[in-house]
Amino acid sequence: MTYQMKLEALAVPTRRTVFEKLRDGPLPVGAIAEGLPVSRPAVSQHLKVLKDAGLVIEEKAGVRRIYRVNRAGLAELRDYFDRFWDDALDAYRRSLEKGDA
Amino acid sequence: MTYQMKLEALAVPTRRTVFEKLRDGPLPVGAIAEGLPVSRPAVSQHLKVLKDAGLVIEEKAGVRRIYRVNRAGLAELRDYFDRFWDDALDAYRRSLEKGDA
DNA sequence: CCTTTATGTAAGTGTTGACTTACGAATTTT
DNA sequence: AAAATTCGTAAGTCAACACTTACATAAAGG
Repeated sequence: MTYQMKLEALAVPTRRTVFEKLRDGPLPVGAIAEGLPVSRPAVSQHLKVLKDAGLVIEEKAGVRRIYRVNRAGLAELRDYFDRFWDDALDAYRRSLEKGDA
Repeated sequence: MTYQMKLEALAVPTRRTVFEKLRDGPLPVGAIAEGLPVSRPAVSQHLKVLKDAGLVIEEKAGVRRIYRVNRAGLAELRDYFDRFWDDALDAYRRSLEKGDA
């Protein structure tokens, strides 16, 4: 559930594609696997990694399992890069002040 | 230079640590490698990946090579997650409207 | 019930890539 | 100019992990 796990989860091309398929709404596993160049079990394994990382939420619906984006998890990653960018900019500004003195 | 390359670059723990060491300002390779549990050549290889991904900038200074965060590259990743979050939220709102109708 | 549908899990495999040591190249220093 | 510093690159090794093909499970339907 750390941002490290989220980064590692999204680094794998197939797994990232799986995640991006959920951008516009929840989907069952079969629909996610459709059109992908890997087997359905592979998609299941990727979904498990995404779930453990806190990037998706699983919901049972009869014989189906519906997966959706976990916006709270996504926000954690977004905030990480926001803060990193701010910090890097601050450091740059400080270096300018010191350099001009 | 794509966001995919940037994600893959930051997914590796050691490489992410290398990158985060540059958050507060530029550093030469030796200073980056200091304290890390891997060899200096390993750090050089990680820096190459980060550079190819557009996340850091290399600058020659005599016998040293100074590495700094490429804020433009970082912004690309930040924007990716910003947009993804917005899209996911929009999709959720649309699903609510449709569900309530 | 038996079959079908939808999915997770086990086990095995092949490849990628993160690391090491050795070396080379370029600059600075004495 | 010889030695020392700083770093990138080559080559080889080894473990992690993204896949595959079974198989197990559970719900729905005829």
